[in-house]
Amino acid sequence: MVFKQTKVTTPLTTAQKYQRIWQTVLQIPKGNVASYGQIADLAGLPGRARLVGKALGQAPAELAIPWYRVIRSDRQLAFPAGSPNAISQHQLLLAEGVLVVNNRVKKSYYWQPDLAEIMYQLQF
DNA sequence: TAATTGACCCTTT
DNA sequence: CAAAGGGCCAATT
Repeated sequence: MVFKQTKVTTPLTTAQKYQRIWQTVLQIPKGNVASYGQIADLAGLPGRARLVGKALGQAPAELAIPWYRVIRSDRQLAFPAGSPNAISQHQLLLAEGVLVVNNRVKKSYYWQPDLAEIMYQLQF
């Protein structure tokens, strides 16, 4: 069987990847958290968890990206416990009902996006 | 140009 | 449950 290539794909620029990541993080519902890898996957960048951290660090404040809803896959906040960043992240999460104990949260807080909904929202 | 450094992840011990 | 090892790749040195 011969397959016809109907579309040429040009590699995404770093800016485009960041855009996808920011847009995806914006979808995390209040009161939920998502892991870096989960965001990377949803953004169409499988295996690029580290890039998500990089993108969040670069995110313009005016975009109001809920960076604090992104944590590690092992349920811990990415910042060292007790660090200024970890403390503010803790506060922001607590403000929306996400309990943080010993720098970690319960598994049940992880966002479980609806497939149809996320595909509609993220037109990649 | 090459090496190092991350707001990480997954599998295996 | 914790630690180790290998992956990833953009940005920085």
